[in-house]
Parts: sequence; C-alpha cells; structure tokens
Amino acid sequence: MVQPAHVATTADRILDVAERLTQSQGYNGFSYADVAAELELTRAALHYHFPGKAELGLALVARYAQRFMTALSAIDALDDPCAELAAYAQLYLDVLEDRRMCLCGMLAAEHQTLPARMQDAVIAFFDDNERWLATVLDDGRAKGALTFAGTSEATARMIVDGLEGAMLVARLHHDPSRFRASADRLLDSLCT
Amino acid sequence: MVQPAHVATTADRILDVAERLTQSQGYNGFSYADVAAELELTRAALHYHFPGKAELGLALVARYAQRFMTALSAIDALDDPCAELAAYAQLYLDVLEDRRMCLCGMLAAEHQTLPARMQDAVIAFFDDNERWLATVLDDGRAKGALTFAGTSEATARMIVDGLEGAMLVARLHHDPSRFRASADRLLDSLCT
DNA sequence: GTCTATAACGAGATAGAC
DNA sequence: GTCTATCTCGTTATAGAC
Repeated sequence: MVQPAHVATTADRILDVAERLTQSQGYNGFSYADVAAELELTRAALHYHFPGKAELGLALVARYAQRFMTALSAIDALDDPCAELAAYAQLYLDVLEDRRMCLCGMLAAEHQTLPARMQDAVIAFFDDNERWLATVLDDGRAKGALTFAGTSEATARMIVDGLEGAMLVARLHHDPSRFRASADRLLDSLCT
Repeated sequence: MVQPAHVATTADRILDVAERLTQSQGYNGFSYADVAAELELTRAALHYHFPGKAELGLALVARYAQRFMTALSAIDALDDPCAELAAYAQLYLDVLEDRRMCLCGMLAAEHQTLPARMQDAVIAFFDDNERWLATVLDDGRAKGALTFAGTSEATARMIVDGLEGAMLVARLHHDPSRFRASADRLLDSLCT
C-alpha cells in the first residue's frame, strides 16, 4: 500500500515531532514521552515504529540529510554561483526562523554522546555539504563569478563553520537578523 | 581560612570535572554520579557543595566567564590588534585541543533546556565577548592595523560566529588543524 | 565535609491483550 | 497499530549518622 502524498504516516509524524524537539532541545533533551504526548499516542506505540531511541535518531539524521541533499540539487539548477551560495544560506535561515538549530549542528554538539551510527551519519552530513559547496566554489571561480584565496575545500569549510556558528549564536537572541548579517558578510566577500 | 594557591578545594575540583564533562558531553549529558565517581566521592557530597544541578551549572558558567574575561584582559596588554585577534583565536584552539567545545558554545546549543539564570549567563558571555572584540576592532582600525567593512559590532559577531562554528565542526573529526584553517582565513582578512 | 540509605521521579524498553 | 501494565535502571534530591 502506498500512502497518498498528502497524508503523513505515523512514522513520519513521529519523525516530524522528534526532529523539531531535537533541533530545539537536543537529542539528549527530549524523550519518547514528549513525542508521544504531542501526538496523543503512548510510548509503546512509538517503540513499534522505532524499536529504540537510537533507531529513531538514526532515521532522523537520514531523513534530514536526504532532504538537505535534495534541496542542494534544486539549488544547482539556479546555475548562478553567487545566487547558489545565497540560496544555501537561506536554507539555514529557514530553519532558524522558528528557533531551531540545524539538526546536524545540534548533533555535532552532542556528538560524543551519540550512538556510533548516528555519529557517522552526522560526519557524513558535513562532508557532503562541504563537497557540494566546493563544487559550487570551483565552478564559480572557473566562471569568474566567485573570488577566493586558497582551495575550494578550505573555503567551503569556512562557509559551513560560519553559518553553523551564526545559527548557534543567533538562536540565543531569537534574532534571525544577526544570522543574516553574519551570513551576508561571509558570502558577499566571495561574489565578484 | 584561605586555601594555599596550589591546593584546589573540593568545590573547585567538582567544577573542574563538571566543566570538562559539560564541554565534551553537554550539560544534559552528564550527571552528579559521573562527577562523583571521578572524584571518588558520593553524590551526596556534591549536593553539599552545590545544592542542585542548576546551582552547579550556574557556578560553571560564572567561573568560565570570569576566567575568559581575565584572559581577555591579558591579551589587551599585547597592544597589537592583529596579534590580539590571533591570541583570541588561540584561546579557542586551546580548548579544542583536548576535544572540548567552548563551554558557552555547548550551552548555546542546549540553551532552551537550561535553567533561566544559566540562560542569561550564557547570553552575557557572548555579549561580553562581542563587546571586547569590538573595542579591539575599533582600536585596530583607528591605528590602521586592521581593515574591515561595516561596524565593529557586526564584525565582532562574525568573528565569534566563525570561531564557535569552526570549533563545533572541527571537534567532529578531532582535528584542530581544521579549526586553525578556518580561523586563519577569518582573521587574516582583517589584518592589514 | 562526607557518608549510608532512601525517597521520588523519569527514561528506555518489553510482554501481551485488543 | 495501539493499548495497558510492568520492569529496570539512572537521575536528582533529602534525611540523618559520623
């Protein structure tokens, strides 16, 4: 049986709630009870869909990473390196708007406490982001649309670092404009 | 009675362990039992020194912030804006060397789950850092030692954001050289 | 200042009925 | 697929002896 596209399965609704809770309170900051209460289910029902919290957490990262990579593919279609970087920053801003941290940024902070497979998935998320950014940077430099010193890999890392850090700090004040200011300064220096 | 400078009080040793655990696993990622075991004390002894985890957490941030501000005062003595920025980044690198996150960076991630007074103290830490950096930047621009567009406040925020984010990500790979690369690119663009 | 003992609660998890 | 009931363990916290 295939679900109609507009009806979320229970598993999806669990992931939606768990994702928001993880982004706002951390993986170690929410419980099955929190998710169950919000969905008006019992904890046991959650265990049916995700046997343990480790499985839920892994599904969380996998879905988030997949969704993110899909968004990056869509950005590729812009075919304008400078606009692509701006669109990339906008992905972060969208998350920040309702006071969430990047899921993997949050999990990066908690990294040492995570199940091994979640740790690996978080690292892979950042590697994928850096790789994608590096191709945008290389492409932009080849086209003359972007200017930067050093390797595209190092520049990509600086962008990821800057955006993740800007989210982390801007969230304290619930102030997306702070994020935008940092992000703009970071990216404007690259666009010719 | 005053303690000799080289003998740490029990309260200090508790803070030392709790600080390291918070920086590596998060405030929600360690327990009184963890601290007690490492110090070969009981949990009850910890409650004597810090009635509850909220008080311990607040003392943690207060001590860290005070120590950090003292370090910033020492850096002021360098009287060379570019060297001062490098020394500032070095503070972060020192923390990262044994796989710790900045205490307040970690607490920023967990911010929404913290006791109210801890939340305020974390925000104050970042405000103080930004203020200090802004004075270094203003001073450096006046002397002609630093160049940057826009306000010193906005530039200060970009520096804090970049360094915190670089720590967050570099810690994943246990790779301080990544931090150094990001930090150098961030700061070199300011030094004339 | 530190201990033993215990209370009170929350978390993750499982068995088995429906 | 969801429920009730239960288990086990970890966590915070307190009382009272030493």
